[in-house]
Amino acid sequence: MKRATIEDVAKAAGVSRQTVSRAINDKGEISPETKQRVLEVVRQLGYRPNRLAQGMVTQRTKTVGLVMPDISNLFFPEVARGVQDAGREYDYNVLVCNTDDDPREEMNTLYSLMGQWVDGIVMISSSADITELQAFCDTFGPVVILNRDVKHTHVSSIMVENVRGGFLATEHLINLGRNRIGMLVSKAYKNSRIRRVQGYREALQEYGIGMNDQLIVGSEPTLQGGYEAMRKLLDRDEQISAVFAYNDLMGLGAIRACRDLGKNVPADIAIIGFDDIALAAMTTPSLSSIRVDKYAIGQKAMVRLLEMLAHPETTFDKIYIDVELVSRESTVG
Amino acid sequence: MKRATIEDVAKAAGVSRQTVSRAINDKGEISPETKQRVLEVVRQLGYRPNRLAQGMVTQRTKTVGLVMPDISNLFFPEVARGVQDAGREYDYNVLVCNTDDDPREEMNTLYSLMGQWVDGIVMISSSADITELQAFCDTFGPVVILNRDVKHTHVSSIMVENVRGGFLATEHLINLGRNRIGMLVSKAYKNSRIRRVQGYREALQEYGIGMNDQLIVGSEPTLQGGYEAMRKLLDRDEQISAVFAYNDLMGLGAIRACRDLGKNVPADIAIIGFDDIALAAMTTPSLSSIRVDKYAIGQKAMVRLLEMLAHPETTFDKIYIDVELVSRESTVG
DNA sequence: ATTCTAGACGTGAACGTTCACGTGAAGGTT
DNA sequence: AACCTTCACGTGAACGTTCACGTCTAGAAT
Repeated sequence: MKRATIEDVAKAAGVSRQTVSRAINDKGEISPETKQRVLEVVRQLGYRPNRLAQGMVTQRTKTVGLVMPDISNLFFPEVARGVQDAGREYDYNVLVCNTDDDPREEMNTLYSLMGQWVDGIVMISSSADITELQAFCDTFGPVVILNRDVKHTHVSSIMVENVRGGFLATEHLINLGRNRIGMLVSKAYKNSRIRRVQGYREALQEYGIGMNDQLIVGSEPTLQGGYEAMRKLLDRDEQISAVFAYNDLMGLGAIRACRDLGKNVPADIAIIGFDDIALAAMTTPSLSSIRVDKYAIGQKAMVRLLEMLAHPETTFDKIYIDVELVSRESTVG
Repeated sequence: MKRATIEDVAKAAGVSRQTVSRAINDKGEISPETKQRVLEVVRQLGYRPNRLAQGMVTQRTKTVGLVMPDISNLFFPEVARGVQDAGREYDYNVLVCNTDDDPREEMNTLYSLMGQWVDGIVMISSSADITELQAFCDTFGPVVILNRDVKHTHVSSIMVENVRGGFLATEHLINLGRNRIGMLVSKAYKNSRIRRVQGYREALQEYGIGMNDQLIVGSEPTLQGGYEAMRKLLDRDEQISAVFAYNDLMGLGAIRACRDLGKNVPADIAIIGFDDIALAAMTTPSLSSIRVDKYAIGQKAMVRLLEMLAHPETTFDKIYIDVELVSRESTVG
């Protein structure tokens, strides 16, 4: 029942701890025969090094934290998978934490992870205060953060090309001949919201379509929120002919609202979302969207984190995640 | 930059380590004034106990492992969230691992987690060999496992009522007046598959409908797999009037196949899935299904794990997760 | 005056590793 | 023969906690 320690192995093999350590870690001088013998004993006793003890002395736990709003939200599981897969190659484990987009919870989680002695943290979509984040990083090691620009020696950023995505989405609607284009956004402040709206604005401007802030309506970034926002938008302007939704859930909610109000999608109103979650391709009508490679976000974030771990003194450039227009039935029926 | 240790706090407060420990853990004799003073120093230095060191001596890490096929699969994120939420109440962290349903990978992960000194493990949908599992449990602490019946002192089971679910689904189809009912199943051996098929059989028998193994066709438990299985089924029997799919993805794939083959759902063929993933409600036609409370699975599993941790000698009963019929457009259009 | 008790606090060991040394033997060089 | 080098391996300390004791003081009881 009790686990074998390195000492047990040493005794059984008639050598010292250090020799066992050399055998399993493949470093230091050791004769092939002893190594063989030790490894055999290791196998027999089913010995596995205790990571806690290793961590104590090396100050490395081979564990990283992943902080995200909600793993059960459609966007994040793929990101998580990317992080985990990249970590596994280097024998890293991932501690997954949900914060429900609550700034207080985010900071708590960060400090809790620090107490866990994780080697680094991947942080997704932070609503936490930037100053608090900076303060945290002062006492903690490498952090990779999504869509935020934290000026700090050991913070690295992954940026989704939200502006470009917003531009592409809006341009797509314009190219369909629509010129009364509304936007549904998340109520909560988010960097990604700001950027997507910016892309929307730039596209309207570039194509000489007048802006009207009345056509931007905020709500929860959910199915329900999209539904309500769409109704509100139609209240404000019955003649709307296209809608760009902050994310796919809002887009789908908007489609539903249109259906309930007797508007045909895309004939009367074209709708495009953002993120291209799996759902988008499977509904009727399927939802046009801006594809974001969620797996790549996680994977690249983790790779970057490992790089930072390996080269503590280096500063790294931002990583940009490309986006791509995916047109489906909700715009080109 | 360097983290404060208990020793640092002790020095700064002019007391011993032990007294600091008493102050933060609220146990042992300590005068209110000293406690106050120590806690103040703790706050000033931003001291947080090192969990590794704690783990070394207490043999508890307040970390559990969650082993599942794929976090980016639609079923599992909610389970994970349940586990995490239940754990957080007791300050437990969760290490999430994916195995892609590969038995070798599952065993590797288990042993790796053991090396991490997790206090316990929640394991979902194991395809691992039962004997190997038993062997693992011989040297490891508490494990909670989904849908498997491992006879072992420190293994506890959570069982989804798959038989009942299979029965309900099939009965529902029968009640619609259909009597040529096929089933699409996952090719891979799974306990849940066996049980759902059993429920299907029991329902047919109870309602006096003859069985025909030709009407059970296997494929991958995915959208694509469901699509292919449905075509195969129609090849075998053109007159099929209802289909029970092993899970929702297969069900949705089947709907798509019907559409491509000019069959109307549900007029020509009624289709029901299993699991009731979020997707099921959002497609057109929406998919009838057997609802499984995925969050509850995770939450109850974790609670049970904590109970096992608290009472190592006790043996616990199985926990059953109820299922419920949800009828939507794919059966009652 | 002596002993006892309880409260408040300190000390050494232990948890299982790894790191920086230390040691001893074999063989080569001068 | 005396010395050096290399190889193979061992030893003590350290990582930061907690646990089981030990110690000291003040006051009460005898």
